[in-house]
Amino acid sequence: MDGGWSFEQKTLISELIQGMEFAKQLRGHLTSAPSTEARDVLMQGILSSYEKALLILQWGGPMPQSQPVVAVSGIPESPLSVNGSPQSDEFEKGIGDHQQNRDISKKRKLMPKWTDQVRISSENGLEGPHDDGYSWRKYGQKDILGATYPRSYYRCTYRNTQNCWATKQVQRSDEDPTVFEITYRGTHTCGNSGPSVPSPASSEKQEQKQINHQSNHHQHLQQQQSQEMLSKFRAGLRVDTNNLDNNETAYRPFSFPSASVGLLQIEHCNSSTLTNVNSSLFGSFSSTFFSPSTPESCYFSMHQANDLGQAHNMQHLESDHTEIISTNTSSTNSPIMDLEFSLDQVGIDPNFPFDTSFLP
DNA sequence: GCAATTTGACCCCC
DNA sequence: GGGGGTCAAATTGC
Repeated sequence: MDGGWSFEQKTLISELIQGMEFAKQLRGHLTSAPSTEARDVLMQGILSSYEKALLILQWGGPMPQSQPVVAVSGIPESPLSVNGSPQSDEFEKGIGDHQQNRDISKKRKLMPKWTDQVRISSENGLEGPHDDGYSWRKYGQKDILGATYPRSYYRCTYRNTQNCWATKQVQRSDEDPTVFEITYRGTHTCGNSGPSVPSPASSEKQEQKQINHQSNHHQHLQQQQSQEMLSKFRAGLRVDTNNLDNNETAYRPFSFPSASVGLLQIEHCNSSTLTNVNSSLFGSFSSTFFSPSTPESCYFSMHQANDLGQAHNMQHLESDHTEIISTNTSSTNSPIMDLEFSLDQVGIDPNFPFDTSFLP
């Protein structure tokens, strides 16, 4: 029925095909020079598809039945649970116990962490800087030393109900108030939503409101500057993103020619699985990321700051983690070593710059 | 009434 | 000891 394809493989193929379709459409758009919004949508689709595909490759490691979960993600909060049992009994029962809390704290430190820099776009204005499609609940806010704007802390709404320990921190950039630095920690294990399923009640919109409100109190001048920029946005101007490349970290520029704004910086990654990701994979795909539910154009490049100092390239999209993890949960073997399928078989244009050198 | 947000306090780590 | 992160009671909004 499925020709022997695993679920991951089919998903991967589907994502690649979809990405290719988007690319073809984009090519047509580029030649006919339509609106930039259409391009953005297409680009977003392309990158989303590749992102998912890559993560399938990346996260599609051996299942817990065959290998420790640690090798899958290094994310203790994975619903797979450390011992692979379907329930995290200890985890839930132990809340409140000091030792358990300490363990949780340690585990949190081991969570993969990456930063997504999102710029407010002309389309979105102040309404929503970055709706990643997940349902977040704000649980704290802090004034950070040396930072103009406070940092907001979010966790997954389904933390208690589905033991989803994904969190994120949102902080408005001092240098550019139109840029939000969103630091994700952990991956979604709830599977309740994802980038492709925009959350209608995004808490970030409220956070945006709040941040804007706070900016009124914090820095009047900066706010003026921000509003000035926003008014420019609204006037149809796009902020030149070239200066984003001048960030303290060396970013690899995104190779898609028409992409414009956005950054994703992976700051920390402890997952041992990531070492399996061949850098050539990303070299060929370029380091691209679009938050699929973020219509604003955004381009990102990737920076690796691994504790081990190794060149572990990785692309993260929490939603995709959710997908991958849930996928892994329902499967027994990783597809990653069985990717010897023909691209022609799935209709992928051989001319498309798809480097398969990473495949075994 | 319920869910989300706010905010002061607490905890942990450097 | 201080800063960052989280908790949880109070508050707010729907």
